[in-house]
Amino acid sequence: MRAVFYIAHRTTDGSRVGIKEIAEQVDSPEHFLAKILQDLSRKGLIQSTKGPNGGFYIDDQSLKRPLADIIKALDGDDIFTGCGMGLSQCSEKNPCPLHKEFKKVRNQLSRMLLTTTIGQFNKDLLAGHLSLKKE
Amino acid sequence: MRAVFYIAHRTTDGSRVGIKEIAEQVDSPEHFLAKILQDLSRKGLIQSTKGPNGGFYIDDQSLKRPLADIIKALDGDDIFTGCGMGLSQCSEKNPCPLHKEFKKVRNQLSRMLLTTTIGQFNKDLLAGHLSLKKE
DNA sequence: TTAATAAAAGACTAAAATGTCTTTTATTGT
DNA sequence: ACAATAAAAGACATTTTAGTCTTTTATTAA
Repeated sequence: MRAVFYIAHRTTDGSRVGIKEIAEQVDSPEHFLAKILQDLSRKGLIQSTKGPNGGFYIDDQSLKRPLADIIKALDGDDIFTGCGMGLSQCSEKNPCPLHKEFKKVRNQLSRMLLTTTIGQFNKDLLAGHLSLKKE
Repeated sequence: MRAVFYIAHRTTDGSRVGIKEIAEQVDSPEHFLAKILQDLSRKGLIQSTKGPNGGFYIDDQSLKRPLADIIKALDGDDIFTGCGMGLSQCSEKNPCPLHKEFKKVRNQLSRMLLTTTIGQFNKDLLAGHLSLKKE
């Protein structure tokens, strides 16, 4: 689940990319990756077609999705809600000592992830020619 | 590992507290909690004595420790370092598109956790009379 | 110095996350 | 239609994390 941001944008260049190639470029086990991509595909975040010349790709619409969508799809949105200290009673009415501070941090993070689209992130990435391998 | 912030400060009131009482107040399985507390105790973040009238407590020194110390002790300091996107190449020289933004968020979080001591957090908590149970 | 108390330590089990393998289904070129 | 390609699906194995239980060790009070 972790190593996953990588993929979405490997396929951003219009053409379709087979999972073998992706897995290789990202060095993540092929089948494992497949499972995750299938999940993202089911959720409409990426697209895929079967058969020869098939593979994964991302259409223009999906390129406009914020990074936050990927995170939510993969990890749920716990990151965006809830008390940072894990205190369930913590709320606006009854805030824990760090409630306000945490909120600031969280909001900043959310804003960042919501305003950055997949396409954008990718463009910038390519500009800096970063590889996406693990190490 | 998650439900743990709770404890440290349950014992902030000077006297020693048995694990059974803590476990109950925090509703976390006793033995599991014990393991964690032992860990924290070994690392010097909390104190304990055996025998009758023994239990866990926190001395004045430890009360002055920042919350960040607990997090580091329990989860390691991954939160405080590394690229938010999980890109290993990401660095000052070769920053990923969100590097700067992430850094800001991370720094804010660090500052917060470093400047808030256990004692302080606890005092504020008690003032707001929050319970520490899970729900 | 012994009995009771309470944490420390370690072996063990269960659950969840991660990763692998096999079969099925859809697509396309021949 | 058929063979080849590639993702989808799902069964299975491994590893990590969480949680339980039992035994040991230290402390204290009688």
